[in-house]
Amino acid sequence: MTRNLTTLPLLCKLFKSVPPEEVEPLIERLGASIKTLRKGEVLFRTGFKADHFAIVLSGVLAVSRYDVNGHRNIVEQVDPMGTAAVALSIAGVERLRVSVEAKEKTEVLLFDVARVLCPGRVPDPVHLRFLRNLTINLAEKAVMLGRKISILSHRTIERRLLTYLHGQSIRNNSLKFEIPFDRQALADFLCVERSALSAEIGKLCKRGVISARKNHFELLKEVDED
Amino acid sequence: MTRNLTTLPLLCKLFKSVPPEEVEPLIERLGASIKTLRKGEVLFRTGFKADHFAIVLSGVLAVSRYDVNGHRNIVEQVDPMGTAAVALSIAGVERLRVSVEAKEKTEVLLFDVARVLCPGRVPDPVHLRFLRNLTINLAEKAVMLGRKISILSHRTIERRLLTYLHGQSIRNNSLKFEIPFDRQALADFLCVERSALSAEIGKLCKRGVISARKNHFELLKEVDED
DNA sequence: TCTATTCCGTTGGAATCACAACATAACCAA
DNA sequence: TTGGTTATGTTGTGATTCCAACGGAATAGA
Repeated sequence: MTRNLTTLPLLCKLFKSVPPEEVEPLIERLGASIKTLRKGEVLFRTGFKADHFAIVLSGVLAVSRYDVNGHRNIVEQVDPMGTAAVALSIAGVERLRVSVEAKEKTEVLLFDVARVLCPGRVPDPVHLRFLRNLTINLAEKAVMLGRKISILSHRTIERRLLTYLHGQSIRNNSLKFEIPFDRQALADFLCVERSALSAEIGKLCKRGVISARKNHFELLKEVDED
Repeated sequence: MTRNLTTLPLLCKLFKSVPPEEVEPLIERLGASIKTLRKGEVLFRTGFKADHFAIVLSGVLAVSRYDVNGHRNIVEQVDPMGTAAVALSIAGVERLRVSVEAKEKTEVLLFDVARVLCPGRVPDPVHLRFLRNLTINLAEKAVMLGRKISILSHRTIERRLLTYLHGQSIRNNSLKFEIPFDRQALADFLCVERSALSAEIGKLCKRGVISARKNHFELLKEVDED
């Protein structure tokens, strides 16, 4: 193994609290392997099963979905230290509806799900720590996805936006907060048009419901319409 | 403990493959407790933290979300052997945005997350089996939520419907299949109006894209528009 | 300063949807 | 059969959104 992996505990949530000197032995025991993908190379293919999951060490993975017409649509981008196909591989999905491929030359660390979950054996404490991190990671992902659904289940831009802002307000424990998106990214997240979003933000400001300057938002009054 | 819990392995996915005679000892060791909720009683309250999760033994739980206006909106209903707040408690969400309450008199089995995850100790094999089930359960949930998002991220009823049907077709490995929804439930799932959905189904039939009779659907041609 | 670029807001027309109201069909029970 | 209930399809209108095109503001680089 040519790469220094002892920094993983600091950078990758799955290795949190794993002693640096235990990283390589753990990886060894799990039979994980480093694979280098050429640009455009497919790691997990639509229609097949993923019995591994990946941690990106360098480069970028793109998670794409093929719609009814067979057209590709990038769902998610996985940067270094991010993970790919964790839920899909653990859930044992038989026929993937997404494909995972390298946007550029990419190094990944591949884990065999069967060995990670190690059915039938009692894992050592370090392995156990890894498993716990995995579980917590999945729980956090489920919570995030649930929140996104609660936004997308609203039909108007106004409601989606207010639901999102309300959530951010709770998260920051304040009526004033900044969001991690510019307008285009926010529109993408809410699954609406950027221009229509801008227009809606303008209306809400004019009505005195919110105040918005660039990334900075403020909730001005409890919405009482409806 | 007055209740017979030895049937749990057959009925509840979290206890799958746990030997029936090991159920009660495991529950004992985890310090899980049975709680009976009166109708309307709140189990997990919006704004607070859930450091337990629940398995419903009898009765029904309602997971509700309070929108920007404070109005309640039922997100999910948990029937017997279903679980509530698994992801939320494991993710350690500090301020819940949903509340969980009993729709009728309800018995739940409550698990303390800290003791289930048992940080710092190596669990016994039965406990380990339980943890694995928990992890797989979370992974399956994340996959389901991801699929729902892929549907809701489409903006038209037609696209949402076709995406859903396409997924069902893959799941059943056939162009002919039945769906587990009536029209109203399908509309709720797709987050659209029932009547508009009916109209759209009609159009797709007329255009020869699909065939639909009650629950039975068939994909007739690869959609090539766009 | 000048220019190019990116980000953001605005506008108008076309497409789509929500909503309500009604029509039809299927089903069940009295 | 009759009546009631539920599931589903149809229609029309108003509201909302998409989409494309444009203009202005802010920013960065030469």
